[in-house]
Amino acid sequence: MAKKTSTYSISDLAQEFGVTTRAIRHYEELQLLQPERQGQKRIYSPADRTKLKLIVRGKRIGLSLQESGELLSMYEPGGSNVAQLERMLEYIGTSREKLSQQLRDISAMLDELDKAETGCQAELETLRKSRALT
Amino acid sequence: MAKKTSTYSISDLAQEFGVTTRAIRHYEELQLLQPERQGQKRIYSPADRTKLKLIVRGKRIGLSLQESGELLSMYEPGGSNVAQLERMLEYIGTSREKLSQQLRDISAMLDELDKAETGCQAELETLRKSRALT
DNA sequence: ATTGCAGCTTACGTTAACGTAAGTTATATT
DNA sequence: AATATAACTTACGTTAACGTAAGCTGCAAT
Repeated sequence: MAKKTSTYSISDLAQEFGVTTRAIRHYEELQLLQPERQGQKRIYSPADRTKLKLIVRGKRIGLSLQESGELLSMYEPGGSNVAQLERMLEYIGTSREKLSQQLRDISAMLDELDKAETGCQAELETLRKSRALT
Repeated sequence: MAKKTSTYSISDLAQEFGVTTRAIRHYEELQLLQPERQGQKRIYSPADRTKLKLIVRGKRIGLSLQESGELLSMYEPGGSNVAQLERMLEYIGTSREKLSQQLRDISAMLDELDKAETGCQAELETLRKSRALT
């Protein structure tokens, strides 16, 4: 059976994820991606694509590239010795706490937005009423 | 009745929110805070404190100081004309969408952390079993 | 009187995350 | 063959968000 190993060019991915090719190369400089090469050209695998997806997602929630890199490293087999795995579990725990805190922060923000919106609408109402009296 | 208008020094707030005084002064340079002065010294009101709280919360979820500043401006009366209020409502809507996207992103991340953790623990198990056989 | 903080100002330094420009190469198209 | 297009490398530039250093100020305790 022929393998359906689809690949992507750098601009394919750039377009799909709304980033520049320069940014993608930058992620490679920081070791977050290691695409194959065909001559000079970079060839991205589906796995590379997934990594990039995680990177841009990380960016949206305010992770630094370094943090994203650490998270990415968890998807690679890596040194599977007990110590490594335990450090990994600890890192997972820490990450989860950070994310949970972010969830709380965002919920709080959304609540405040609701309040602000309500107040805003009320003000608009009174403004319109007073205008109707003119 | 005497007013219970408590105030804070810059280092009070720095300590409470785990930031440096330099950072707080920086926020002031960017117009995010406008504390009173007693001579040279900055005196922060409870309202200032709240703003700072929102700023650090914003930082935790990856907002830029500029974005936080825009959000903060919604808590000030400002020019309460119809156009202003409508722009505000639009901004609130946009912010809400961004935050909702972040909620989805974080949930996705948490899911992946769960999977990673499970895989990690499974690996640890097999490692320990094989070790037990040695 | 001096020493010691806490706070202030001014100003240059630093890090992260790319942007941008200039010149090169490979492939495809007219 | 000439040209366009996409990708590449190298390298310097830029912005945000402070860090850090140096020197001044007011007040409180020794």
